[in-house]
Amino acid sequence: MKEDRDLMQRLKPCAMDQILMYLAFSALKTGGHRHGAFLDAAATAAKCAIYSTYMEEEQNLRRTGRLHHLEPKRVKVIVKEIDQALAEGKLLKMLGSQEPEYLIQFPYVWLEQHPWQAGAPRIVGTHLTPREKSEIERDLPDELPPARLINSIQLMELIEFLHSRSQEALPLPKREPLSEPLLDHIRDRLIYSRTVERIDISRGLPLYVLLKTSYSPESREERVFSMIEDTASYFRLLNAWVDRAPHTFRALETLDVPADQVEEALNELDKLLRAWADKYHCEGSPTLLLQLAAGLK
Amino acid sequence: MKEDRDLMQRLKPCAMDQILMYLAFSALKTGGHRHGAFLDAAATAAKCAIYSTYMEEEQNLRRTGRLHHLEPKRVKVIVKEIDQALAEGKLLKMLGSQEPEYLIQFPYVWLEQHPWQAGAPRIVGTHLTPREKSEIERDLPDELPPARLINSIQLMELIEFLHSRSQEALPLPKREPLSEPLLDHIRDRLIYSRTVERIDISRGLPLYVLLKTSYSPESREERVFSMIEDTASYFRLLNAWVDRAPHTFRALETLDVPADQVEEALNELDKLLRAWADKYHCEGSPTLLLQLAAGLK
DNA sequence: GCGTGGCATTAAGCCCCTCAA
DNA sequence: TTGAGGGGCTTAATGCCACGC
Repeated sequence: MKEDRDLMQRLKPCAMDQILMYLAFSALKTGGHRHGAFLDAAATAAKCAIYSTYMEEEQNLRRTGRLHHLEPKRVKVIVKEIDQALAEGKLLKMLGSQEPEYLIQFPYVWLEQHPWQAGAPRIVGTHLTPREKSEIERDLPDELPPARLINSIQLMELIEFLHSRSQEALPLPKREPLSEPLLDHIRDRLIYSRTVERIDISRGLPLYVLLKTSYSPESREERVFSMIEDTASYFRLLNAWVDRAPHTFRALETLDVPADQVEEALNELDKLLRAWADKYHCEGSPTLLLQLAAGLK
Repeated sequence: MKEDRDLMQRLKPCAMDQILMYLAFSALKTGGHRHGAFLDAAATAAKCAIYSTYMEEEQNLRRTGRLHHLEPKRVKVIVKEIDQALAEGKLLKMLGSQEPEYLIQFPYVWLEQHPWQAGAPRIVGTHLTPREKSEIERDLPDELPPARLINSIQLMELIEFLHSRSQEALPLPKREPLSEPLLDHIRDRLIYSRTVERIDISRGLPLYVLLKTSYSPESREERVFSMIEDTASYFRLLNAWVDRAPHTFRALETLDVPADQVEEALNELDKLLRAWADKYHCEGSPTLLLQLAAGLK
């Protein structure tokens, strides 16, 4: 996190580049999206802009190409792609959610395929001695989800299962096999996010434990989630404000506040907002959305 | 604009994809950045995320590659690139500003190279008859910047000049010649943004007029500028809030307000904010930044 | 485990050209 | 001027393998 902010400060990116960087950090580092997935998503967003220009410019391939500096041929392919997405529901290469599906779904599939009942052994079907098993069980963290331990082959099978399931949505020609680098990537991501943990044993395949019932439900992750949702929503509000849509409002205040009064000021602001909202709230009327963020400059 | 919102509604992108789309619309359609420039900027943002992971993961190429699903070789190239940017100030491929430099600077160069003094003819050095010239001058819009009209060759030379000047910052191997498609792109962008206008004449080269003293100073464009700046800043504030930085605050309120009271409510909110800011403002203390946006859901 | 090297495929960002409607 | 073809070069995303540490 600190690394990220340092990097941003040193590179001095402009506002758009900053937004891109925050997005990249969230998608790649926090969310665990593949590098290629992020590039694809950015390319798809650009395609939407091109498609939109094409429609506004009387469906003129050459002119659209000139306005955005790409080949008319390419514009045509892009327009076709978006058209198919709109008409036939073909999937565009977007991120689709905060985290990749195969990571989100992973704990559920494990819980389903390798369930564990209280009292039963967590480790089954290995060549370990009972003594070794109980030693491992003893060293397990507390409060584990009700799932058995699995070995590295079973882990691979789980990932393979999820991968093929996530590929089902794609048309046959676009499906990609689960390559070894991709498998390693997913495994490492699961470990990195502390969704699973590896237990190396002296001989034979390493074992894996499921640590959490869902991918990344830490409190920090929840805030990251809110950050992205809020920013998208804020972007949308400002977009309406740019077009002078009725009932939109934008404010930006900078004020110097003594350090020992900041908390007090923010608390009061919170109360003011609530009182204001209470005063005007009237169930069933059109819904007004208000977003606010404050912090030291 | 409407086209854009329609498209977003129909594709139902997730929050991250939404942010990318708003960015793409702003960069490509409003700002006039090249398609390739946007892709490069997104790739650069991803590179920063990868670099940051590499530093956090004890400079392990293989592990960084696995965490983000790219080849260690590629990680190495990326790390080197960012390192050079940090150490030697080498330029990364970023957007760099709301609009491309060559568009922003265009009016200034025109004004400098083809200045016009009140009373003098706007059109010089063509083979037009005095009568034709005065007819054209008569039809010109009012309130033009003090610049002479130029023909298409002179326009091309201006663009060439700007292009080569913008390439000076790049190291020799990376410089790209001004291709014809690129020239056409820049010309079309200038016309599209109503910075210049073409005047076709019956025989000979078409003429061009400079319409504005600067690229895109319309009020709408100013709001777009604020939108991007605000969003980047909001993103930063929330980023601090995610890490529970002291003195950060985030609020999100939804309330139902009767349509005929919305304006009143927003006005009151505005006053509340100002009063609150006045109350706590104390010159010379640390600066607190507060951002707020509101609108119908 | 790691870094490094080679080699292959495919897509796509760029450029240039021609011809018919 | 536009759409529809043709051709080209180059980068880079993604994969595989192999060597030496």
